Amino acid sequence: MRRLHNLDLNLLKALHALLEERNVTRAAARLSLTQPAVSGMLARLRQYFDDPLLVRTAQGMMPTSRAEALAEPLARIIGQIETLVQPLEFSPAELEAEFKIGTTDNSFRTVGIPFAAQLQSLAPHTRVAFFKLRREEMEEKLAKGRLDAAIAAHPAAPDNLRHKKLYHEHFICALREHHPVLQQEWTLDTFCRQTFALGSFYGGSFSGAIDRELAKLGRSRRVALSVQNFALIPELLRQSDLLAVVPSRLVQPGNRLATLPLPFPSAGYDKLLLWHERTHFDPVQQWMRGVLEGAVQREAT
DNA sequence: CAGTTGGTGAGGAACTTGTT
DNA sequence: AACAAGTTCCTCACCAACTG
Repeated sequence: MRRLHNLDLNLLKALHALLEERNVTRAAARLSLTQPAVSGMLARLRQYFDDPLLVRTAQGMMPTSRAEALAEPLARIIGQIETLVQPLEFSPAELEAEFKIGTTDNSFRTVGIPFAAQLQSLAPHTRVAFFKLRREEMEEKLAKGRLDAAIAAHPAAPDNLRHKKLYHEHFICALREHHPVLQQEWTLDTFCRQTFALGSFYGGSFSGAIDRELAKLGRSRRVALSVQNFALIPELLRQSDLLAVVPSRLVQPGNRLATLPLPFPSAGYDKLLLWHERTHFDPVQQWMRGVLEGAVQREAT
């Protein structure tokens, strides 16, 4: 006689791990079980749901549409249960944790540095790692826990992630002190005659958001230099006659640069902190996000 | 061909259920 | 309470399919 197994929490945890890893061996390692054990659990899940759930293909274990539909709610539920089981109270001073933050642009200066400093003083036993992050990878890495949170400019943010605005940023034009153009009338024509440096996070690009906005006005500018490391731009400007359109926060009081407003309207952007549903209720993660947010606001004042 | 991956069957520990 | 039988799910050993 065919009998349905009891669907217990361990089976759901296994299904969650299987759906994320798409590989029985890796799911087993994650669950601290052996591969045959998880294989057996998958068999029971298949019997329970009366669906193959994951089918073996050349690309790995691919979920069926039934399994696909289960993935998202399951991730949310498992995340909530993990939170439920965790101790509610924790002491930051004793907290031993490692945080992984991804950024899709150069936010280390405005977010990373104040956050790291704040974290060290509040929770000296924690560590934080910053990662370069492509927009396409963001959701997957947050969902799988390869990252705890991400920092990105709106509208790069995927819809189905939780997010919070950290601050609004606008662009300014930066150049060295005593640059000859400072003697000229600052118009769009003057702007377009200059030679620029540009920060390109992924590298190799000579055209960015500013060039798209210029194109809308039927104008263009010459970008002669593209660098991946935004932090180098102030030094670069000091030692050349290049100009750069940069986020206003990149120019600090003390780094001997002149600034000019953009001679055309530019919307700027919101800088967002993003995280996945599965860490939304986690008290340690909530606390970490609060520290990050607070560090950024402290910096702004 | 070796390495990796998932599956199967045997055997056993832990637990539940039924009977006395 | 005590015991036996049944159930569940683990590990171990091994097999088959696939990949580079």
